[in-house]
Amino acid sequence: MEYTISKLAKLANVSARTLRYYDEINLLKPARINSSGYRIYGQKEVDRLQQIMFFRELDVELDTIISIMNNPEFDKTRSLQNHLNQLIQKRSLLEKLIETVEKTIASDKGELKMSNEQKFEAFKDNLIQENENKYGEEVREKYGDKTVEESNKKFKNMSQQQYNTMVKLGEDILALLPKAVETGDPASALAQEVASKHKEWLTFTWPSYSKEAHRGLADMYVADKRFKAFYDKATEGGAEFLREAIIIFTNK
Amino acid sequence: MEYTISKLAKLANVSARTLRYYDEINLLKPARINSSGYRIYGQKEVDRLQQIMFFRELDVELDTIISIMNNPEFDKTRSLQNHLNQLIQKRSLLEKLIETVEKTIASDKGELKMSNEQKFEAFKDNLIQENENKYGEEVREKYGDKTVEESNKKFKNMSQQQYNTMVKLGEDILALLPKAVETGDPASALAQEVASKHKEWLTFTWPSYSKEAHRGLADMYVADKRFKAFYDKATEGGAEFLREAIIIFTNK
DNA sequence: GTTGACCTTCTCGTTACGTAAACCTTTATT
DNA sequence: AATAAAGGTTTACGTAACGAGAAGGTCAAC
Repeated sequence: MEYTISKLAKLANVSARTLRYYDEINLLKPARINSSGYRIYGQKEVDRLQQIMFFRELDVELDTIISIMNNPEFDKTRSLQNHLNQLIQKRSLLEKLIETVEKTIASDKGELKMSNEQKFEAFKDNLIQENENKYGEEVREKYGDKTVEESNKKFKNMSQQQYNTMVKLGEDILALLPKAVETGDPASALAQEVASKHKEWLTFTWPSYSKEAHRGLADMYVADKRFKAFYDKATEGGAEFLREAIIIFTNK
Repeated sequence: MEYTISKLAKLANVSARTLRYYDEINLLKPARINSSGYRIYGQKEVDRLQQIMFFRELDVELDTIISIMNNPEFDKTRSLQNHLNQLIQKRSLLEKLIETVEKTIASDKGELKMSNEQKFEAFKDNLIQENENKYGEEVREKYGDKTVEESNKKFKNMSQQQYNTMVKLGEDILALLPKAVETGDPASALAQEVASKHKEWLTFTWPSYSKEAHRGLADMYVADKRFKAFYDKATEGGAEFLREAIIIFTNK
């Protein structure tokens, strides 16, 4: 089955302009161009577009989608599993929001009182969730931005001790990473220690640990330019190395 | 309780820049400016910000939020009820999406086959939903854009006859509106007939009718510039008049 | 053979902020 | 008391992901 631009646009309910734009930025190229210069899409492109829509649904930036999908190691099934997890989390956050609206209505009727913090709780959760959807933006911010850290800590209700442990773990990782890179081997003891600490650190920030999520994050380390820049600043090639180490770690 | 800009920003998990921007566009003004030119916010502003966040969560444009909230007839409780309905719909759409992802995984494993249409079904629903969230954009498009109409009809699985009835109703409304405006009275028989037809027409496009939703839409007719432009094109003051007529109609 | 629906490229506009510069004020620490 | 750090101000330019048009070529049908 072949599609002209507007046929495909209708099928997927996006605009033709969107498809032209995706062509322009090399996110989705037509299968071929016919003799009059028209874009012609085939089955492969239909499937790729669906994938793109899944990412878009999770508010992943187009730039990041390009990096992820053009990566030769991109694993469609793994990625879909990831999407599924995120959507399920999104649903539970939506439920929280619904609750907040219901409480707000009740509070307006004078049936109960809400603190100012409660009024925004659901939005905060959503924020973190969205950031995680952007493949780890939140995580990067935790490292890079003390202010964000502070506020996150507060509403995550961590004890000061837990929080200190988390911060220390983060620092350890940054300190060990250059040494591990020096070994040149992502399977080396040092590299695996970094990966292990990274897992520990993750459990502080994510509600539940899974190998899939950990690997998904590793992919993002390379895909997201800002995240990549952060780890590469610690040491050259840091992001790629960490990713490899994590993949080996999760396969043990 | 008084808040400086960053205190409020932390409370609501938005950036200080966002609050300055909201000030600039007159969406949320500080309670006062202190002697050094600092913005100081109070309880009223906290509550207003929460309201704004609810709208934002539903992807309502800031311009529209301004119109809605600055309207002296703005009814907070009614608005919250509206939000609640939309969020509940959103949740059910999310469930559809989850289903689609699950099916896609199964289809990749070769356990089942999906048609190209099925691959995008959940996104289409989402699109319509999002449009409804933008307070009726979809509805306006149904009137204005035959192409969109066609595709909507198809995936909504309307019979041709149902579809014809809907289109005719829409045309009737547009034809009757100028005459109703001429009466000058939104409570006149003609105006109420328009409102009644409008309700009928709504039931074709909305999953369930409620007075609240109908009134919410009426508000939007005045708030959203594009929607307003559409009805005003039929006759001057058309949007406002229709809104009044609907409010009277829903209070009968 | 012309009308209308589709296609093309090009360019400019939009929304809701992010980010940086240049500077002033408040708070904390030496 | 002096100074550094944290937080406040305005101004101004940048950005993502298209939407909306202009100006023109192509194709099916009547």
